[in-house]
Amino acid sequence: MPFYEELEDRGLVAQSTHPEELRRRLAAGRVTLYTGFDPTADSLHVGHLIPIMGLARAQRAGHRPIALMGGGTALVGDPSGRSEMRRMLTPETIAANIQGFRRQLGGFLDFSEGAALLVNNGDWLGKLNYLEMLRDIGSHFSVNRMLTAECFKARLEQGLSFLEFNYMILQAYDFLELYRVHGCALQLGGDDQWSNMLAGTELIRRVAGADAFVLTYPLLTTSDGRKMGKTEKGAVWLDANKTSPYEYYQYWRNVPDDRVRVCLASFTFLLMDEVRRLTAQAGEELNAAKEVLAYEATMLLHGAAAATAARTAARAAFSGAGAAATLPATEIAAASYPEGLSLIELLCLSGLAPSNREARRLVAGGGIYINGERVENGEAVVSPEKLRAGIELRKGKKVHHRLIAR
RNA sequence: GGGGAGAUACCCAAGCGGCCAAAGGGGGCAGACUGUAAAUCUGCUGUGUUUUCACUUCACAGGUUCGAAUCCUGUUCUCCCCA
Repeated sequence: MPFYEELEDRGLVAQSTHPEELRRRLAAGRVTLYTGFDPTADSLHVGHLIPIMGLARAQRAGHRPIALMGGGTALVGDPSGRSEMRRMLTPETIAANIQGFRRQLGGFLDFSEGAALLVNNGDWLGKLNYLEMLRDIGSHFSVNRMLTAECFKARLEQGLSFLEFNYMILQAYDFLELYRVHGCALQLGGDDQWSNMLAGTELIRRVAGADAFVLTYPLLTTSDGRKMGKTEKGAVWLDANKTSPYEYYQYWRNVPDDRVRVCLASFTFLLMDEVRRLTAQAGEELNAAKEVLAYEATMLLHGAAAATAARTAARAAFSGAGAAATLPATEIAAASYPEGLSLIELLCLSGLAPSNREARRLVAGGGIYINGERVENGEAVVSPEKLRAGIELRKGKKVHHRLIAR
């Protein structure tokens, strides 16, 4: 199925420019297309997954994807994190982040022999000369028109710095640069980027006299309208050291019923017929579909072995079959605790509670179990013998953790 | 450049000398109910192994006071109006 049709079938098209012509172009032959990523953290997270999968789908459909690293824009701060202070990252940090991104993207995209490209806008934005920029690019932008853009409307009431105002222009310039150097004709991105992306097509039309296209993905939200990809621990990372394969599996295993279909469509390569079949059932039957979602998503990121292990561990943990050796585990040195450890200490050591106080709160609330039995007294001491044998700690219904002394 | 308003915990937002670790809402966590779902109800939600006690916190640095999130001075930042 051609790329555009596939995205449509999966419900991944929020808006696009000249849909019919774009559809034709994408069906007619190889198109070079891109999505930008801001290297503001040392790992990508679940929120990046739709665009990443989008590039991967494009490549599978025979197109050439470009992953644009916003190394230049990250240097001056990220305006989208509006509530927090704009972080100004050091060049070293940004370079390291880009390396991390490249590694992670390599699992989804084939970068060999120019089948996909990874570029950094720092390479060209850093060389720009202000006066030339004003003359060649700035003259093509109407401030009046920019101000009518949806993305600035809210900011006009909250306050908008010149820097933030310029993001649209920088992003448009990126598109133009990619068009000139790589013949890139399509930008993909989240629907919140629509106006910024449109600015790029207009700039290309004015400067190069050519048509370029943009296509946006719908913003995925939870059923109550919040952004997906967050848990109590914050973002769900693609880096296995930040979010373990088991946690990653569980994240997908636990998506709300009404998101299962859209998640399968967005985050797996399963054919839509299969997705529709899996989600035809309602109620408890959907659990099977959630398992498929969790397995597929984990496999794509961490490989089949890790996905199988996560599934096995999860099934064991939730069937009450006792502590599976595959659960997330903490090892402690037996010699350091000759007296044993109190439950409170165990919770902190295992990371189930961030502080003693929080550990007490959980125990007081009846949410802590050792080997499946609720423990009411946080001061209860677990003997060194038991620790050596290994215990299964559980927080609430879903968070299982194994702790063993060596 | 001039004038005005403001900065409170994860977010929004009350408080304007003691009864403030700080109302309310959201979010989050836990309990009940369930299907590892949703909705609903309940509890908790700065830190501390002295837990009707102690310590740290209301932009930052000082000051007044027996006592400050609240008053004063300076600094930084944000917004609004005028130029």
